[in-house]
Amino acid sequence: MILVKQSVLRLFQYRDFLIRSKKLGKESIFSDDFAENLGTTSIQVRKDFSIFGLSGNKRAGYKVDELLKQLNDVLKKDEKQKVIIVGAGNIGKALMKYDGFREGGLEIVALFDNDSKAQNEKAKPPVLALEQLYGFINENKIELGVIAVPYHSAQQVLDIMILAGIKGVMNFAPIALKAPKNFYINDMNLKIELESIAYFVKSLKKKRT
Amino acid sequence: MILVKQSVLRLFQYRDFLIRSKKLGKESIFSDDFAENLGTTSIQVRKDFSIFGLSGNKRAGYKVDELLKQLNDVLKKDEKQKVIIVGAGNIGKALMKYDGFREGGLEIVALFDNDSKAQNEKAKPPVLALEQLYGFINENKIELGVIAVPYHSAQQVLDIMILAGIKGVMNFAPIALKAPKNFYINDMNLKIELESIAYFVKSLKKKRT
DNA sequence: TAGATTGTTAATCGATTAACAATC
DNA sequence: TAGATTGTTAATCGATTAACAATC
Repeated sequence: MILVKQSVLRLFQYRDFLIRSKKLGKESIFSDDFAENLGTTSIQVRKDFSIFGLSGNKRAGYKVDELLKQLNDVLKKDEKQKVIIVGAGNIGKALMKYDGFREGGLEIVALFDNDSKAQNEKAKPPVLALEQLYGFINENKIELGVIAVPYHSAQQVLDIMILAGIKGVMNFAPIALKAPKNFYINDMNLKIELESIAYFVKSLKKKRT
Repeated sequence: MILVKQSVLRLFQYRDFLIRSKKLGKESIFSDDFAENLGTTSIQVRKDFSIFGLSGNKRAGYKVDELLKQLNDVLKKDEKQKVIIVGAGNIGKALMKYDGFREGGLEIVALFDNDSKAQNEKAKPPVLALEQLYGFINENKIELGVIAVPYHSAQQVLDIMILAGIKGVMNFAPIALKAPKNFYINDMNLKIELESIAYFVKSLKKKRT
């Protein structure tokens, strides 16, 4: 198993496409269909499958039900995963309401914020005080978190999360967080992503003149 | 200029770090400082600079003011860029309020939504009807957009944006959008990113047992 | 001068793409 | 059988890392 990271991301997308296709009553799908849906090539689709030992039928593509079962297995989509969000600002609250997570089996069980006005223990996912962060993670054995706090408190928050037992985070704070080797961080730097789009758009324009 | 995409993203991060350092009164910075801040190596920092012709002083690092000027030039950070957001749901509204964009010189000038309850022409960035999308882009010569609509309407919305003159988008809809070659799309698939974190966390756990 | 740092060229690594073999 | 499709091995490409030369 050599190339992995990118392939895994695509496997999740193949899975989503499979689920949607199943709803439409499709029973089998070709590598070309996956490729078209994802904007990639059928070669890459089959390569990805091959890496993870997923196989189809020559001349007949992939059986939807069968592949879905295999994919769920490979992607470890077994039980629901509990997730907490630290920071109940714009981003944090938007993610709380984001349907995609629920669909992906990711359940947001609590938010945390040190602004007492934002706190609400009775809310559907409760918004708790930061002091409760460590205890909550520990008691509920949470392994996944989202960091949606300003950059100056992000590292501090992460340190608590790590101590309490979190194993991986999605980080929206625009800062490179420090964590142990076996801890997984996925940086989502919205500002820089949009700035870079602006940059590449300007570059494209220049090229044509 | 061979490697570019990743380097550009880092250049924007170097710039942010420079701005923060300047505020702290720093006058010069070493490649090691950049590396530490970004979680990369000084070799990569210097390589990135070298690609874009940015130079420092042997033994004395980089002068903050000087490098910042050069970086702004390279990254084309001249005038403010106007941005529109299509979709005034959770994500769309959160992005509207996101400070990072403003700091990066990206001004959100309007949102669009086909839900009349969400619309509000008088709001600070107005929330307009989808029917106004084409005209608004066209009249205001907008080049940058954010797609934050459900996946089933994303392609339709993009088609209008392209026709009206948008040149690049940040896409939050979980679908591979079709666009001409010289159009720039940056996909932000939150669901898949978080799912993949869950996956890698589970993988790490398995490895240790 | 010696040491620390920048800057560039070469080597390696990881991911994608191409070529082609297998087979239904 | 011929054609379409899967699946794997090899080649290429792009990005990172290492080696080292330059110099303040």
